[in-house]
Amino acid sequence: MADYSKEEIKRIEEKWRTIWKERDVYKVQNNSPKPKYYVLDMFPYPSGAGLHVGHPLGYIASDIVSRYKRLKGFNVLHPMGFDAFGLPAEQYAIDHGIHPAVSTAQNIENFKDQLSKIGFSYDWSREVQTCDPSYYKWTQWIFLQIFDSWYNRRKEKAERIADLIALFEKEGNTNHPFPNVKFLVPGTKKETFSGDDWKSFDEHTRQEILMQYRLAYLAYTDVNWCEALGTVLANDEVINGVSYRGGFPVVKKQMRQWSLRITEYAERLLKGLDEIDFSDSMKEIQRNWIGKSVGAKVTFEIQSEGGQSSKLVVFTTRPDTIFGVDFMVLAPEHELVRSITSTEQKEDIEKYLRYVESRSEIDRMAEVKKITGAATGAFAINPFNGRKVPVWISEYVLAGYGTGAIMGVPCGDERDHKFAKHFNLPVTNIIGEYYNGSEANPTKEATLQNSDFLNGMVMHDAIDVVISKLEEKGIGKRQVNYKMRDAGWSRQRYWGEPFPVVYRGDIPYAMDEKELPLVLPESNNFRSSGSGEGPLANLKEWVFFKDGERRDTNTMPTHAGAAWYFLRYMDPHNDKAFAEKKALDYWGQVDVYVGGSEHAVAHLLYSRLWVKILHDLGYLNFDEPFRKLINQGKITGDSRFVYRVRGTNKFVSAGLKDGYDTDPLHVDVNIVTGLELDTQAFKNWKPDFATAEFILEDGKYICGASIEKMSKSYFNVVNPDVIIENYGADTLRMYEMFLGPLELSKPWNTHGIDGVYKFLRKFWHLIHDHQGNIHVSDDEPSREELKVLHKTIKKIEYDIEHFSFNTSVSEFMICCNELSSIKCNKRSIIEPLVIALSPFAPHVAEELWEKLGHGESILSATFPAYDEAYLKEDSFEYPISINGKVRAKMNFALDMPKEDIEKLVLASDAVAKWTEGKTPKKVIVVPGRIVNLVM
RNA sequence: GCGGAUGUGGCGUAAUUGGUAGCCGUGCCAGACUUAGGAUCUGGUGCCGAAAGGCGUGGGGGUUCGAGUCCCUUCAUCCGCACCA
Repeated sequence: MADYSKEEIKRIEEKWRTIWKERDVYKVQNNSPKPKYYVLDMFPYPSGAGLHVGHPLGYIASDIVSRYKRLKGFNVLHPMGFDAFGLPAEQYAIDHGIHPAVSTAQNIENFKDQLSKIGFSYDWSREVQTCDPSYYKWTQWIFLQIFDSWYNRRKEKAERIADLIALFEKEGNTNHPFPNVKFLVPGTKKETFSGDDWKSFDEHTRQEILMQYRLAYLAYTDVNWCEALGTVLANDEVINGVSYRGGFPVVKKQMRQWSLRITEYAERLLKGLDEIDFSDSMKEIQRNWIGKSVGAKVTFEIQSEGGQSSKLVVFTTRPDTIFGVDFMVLAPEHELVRSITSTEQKEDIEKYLRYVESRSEIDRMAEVKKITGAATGAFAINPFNGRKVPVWISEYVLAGYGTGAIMGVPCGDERDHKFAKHFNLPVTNIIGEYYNGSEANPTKEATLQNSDFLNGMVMHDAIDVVISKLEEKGIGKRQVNYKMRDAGWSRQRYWGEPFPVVYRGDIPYAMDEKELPLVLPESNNFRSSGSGEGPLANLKEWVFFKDGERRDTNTMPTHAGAAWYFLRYMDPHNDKAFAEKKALDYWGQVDVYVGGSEHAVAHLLYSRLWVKILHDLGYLNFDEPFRKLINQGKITGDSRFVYRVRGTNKFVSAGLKDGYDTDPLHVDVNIVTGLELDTQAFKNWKPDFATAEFILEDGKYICGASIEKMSKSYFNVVNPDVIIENYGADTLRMYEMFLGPLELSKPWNTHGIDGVYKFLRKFWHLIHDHQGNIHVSDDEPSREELKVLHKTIKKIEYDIEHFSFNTSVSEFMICCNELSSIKCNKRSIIEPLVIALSPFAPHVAEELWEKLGHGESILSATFPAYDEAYLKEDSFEYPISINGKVRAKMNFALDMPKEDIEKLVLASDAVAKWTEGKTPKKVIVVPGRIVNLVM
């Protein structure tokens, strides 16, 4: 009766899912004598489309790890939740009139339903949803802690604003200059103030100054404003300067918004990468994003027509090339542009500024290589040799990076060189033969020439010499720059966390902790108000809730909820704190974090930032959230096409399509076997195709194929429910792992799933007889059987520890084949293997475990230990290679001395045949590996 | 352009980390059983060759007794960044 059939699988899986749920077996306690282990999945955004086979890939891997670690005696935290705020739900509400809260709740139910069928060992009692007020209360609370902090550069850590005020009262800001260099004390032209000054400032001035230091601060920043849609767009909704939806033009618009001062943490975010186990590419992407460059700020005197002197500060990473400066270039937006322009050049400059103004983001991006610019008529004086060089403006210099001004060194910088050639500026060669006259050479290896006191010095050595000289002369200093900008934290959206602040005048004050959460008000109007403010601005009574006070009409980005959710899992129901200190200390860092590489920058950086801030403020005893990160590859779709002859309802097979004028159409992959279309199913697929006719080749309709992302609109989505229906969750789990290395992207291909299914059935039959009864032997196992067992356990353990799940599945198959062929059904062999299999195929493992007579769930079993003693061979068959080619094989004891092996090999007839009696020049004996003769 | 990764049979992949390349699975070929089925079992299967043998890890070069693995170079594909001074 009980074969491992479709019906039996369904029965087993349903049975165990029910039992697991009833007995609450995955519930985890925050205290245990066992060591802790924290396995985390990136929690999903519950989209309406549901799961496809690509989604569970990482979840299956992390589930295997957590089940394995549990069997290994760890107290494992393995939670799941939902990143439930976000744009699609809001867009869906606008399009379909369904409130985001409603559609999100539905989608979450749907996700949980699908997830539950795959047999994950999540502790659902710890589920978090970022849109739940009891959760976002703490998102808001953490935001307020960040608002109440500043970065003490001297101590390289965040401190409370109260500490800063105490400092100001005592000594002003002389030791802690404004992080933003352009800010001046209100009402003055000064960058510093004294303790007495501070005491004389009014409340407004004080708050304005404090705002310059806060780690969460308000400032005027650009938003992507789309006039046609009447809304503000997120950066990823803007593709090449036009809106993702509709392709409408997008312009920059200044608005007063929240930002997080992540730039203060640039160095620590960079250094932290050395301590954590992320892939090289992931670390590189983050380093790249932070974009550290070390160089110098150099001050040049400007001589302009009026005669009044001004100073121009440039940033350069190559101060060693200072004698190669042939011109200066300012960003068109640079503040000096208008004041230094000569009367003669005024027209040119104004014309150029108008041109720049007229250029949209798209133009600028599309024509990066186009060289434009205008001369100001002013000159800059090289501080070292007094040389006068012209000052130009050009859009290739960005206002937002460095000082918005550069020194042009055409012989060493490609862009400067092109600029010089285009405008016929002279090129001073300071690198001798390294410069060929037609192309710049950015080398650091050249020996400097025409460079005054640097002559004869190699460039990379000269860099420090110049910086010292600059500092000595007081005309420059060492400077580190970062590409990373502060993180914009306001979204003009409804479906997110409201900012827990109250404005009095234009100053925001933190809400009292006791008033949190500031609940997102009910609304049915999700369109942004015309002014560019978010939808909350429509709710006048909520915004202006009290005389003289007003709320923020923006909400936080989804990154906010996701920046700390891994902490909430540790103590998810706490209403006194975001998590109890004891729980935070107990669980600590996430040991393994599994998720997609698309979150390389935003999510991972913000999480790292929040953890660092919470660490600095004393809430956490660790300052990196994730000890190890695994990026599962994407599973792509394998699309199929049919070719419709244009203007007809005839479809031509792929091999014959060249003879026709055709349009390719995506066809549902579920009605194609390999490349062959099920023509009847195709006719039934859509009414339009009911009357389809086919032009066949060899009696078959062959489809075209292409690898694309899995998407409903490509009809290449494979739903895990369908696989589970046909093969069961255990086969799905093992097959997804078997598909290839976890971190590699690969197309989904259902071919081959039979192999995994056959394995499970074979394994099942190891201990079932033909009638389906359990048939195990309690006899002592043979040495051969023990060897198979221990070898397998050893490899499986190694593979899981190294996240190499594809090879562990292979290992199970090999083991099963070997046991089948020696007809082994010994209990002492099978039982450990069932335990080892349980992380991969938990349902069938539980069933077998029970059938083997165990009352307790397999979850409380212990992962078997292997014994090297069974793996040791006493002899080894040595390949004998002669000049690199294996010519013979000989068996020797493993502990035989090298000399004896050498003697025996040389004396053997099989070897003599190849050596032709000559003595080899050299004999290499590697114990347990190979014997190599060099003739 | 810069940075990161990948490249092995018809296909997905493996290789004790420098030691017999191709494990496992699919696919294909042959056979067995059979109530002919997209079931099950057994054997074969990198390429050339009748065989002996030769050739083979994108291409070229190098180090080594020995290279898929290390070094140099080159090509192809994917991903990230992209006027960042």
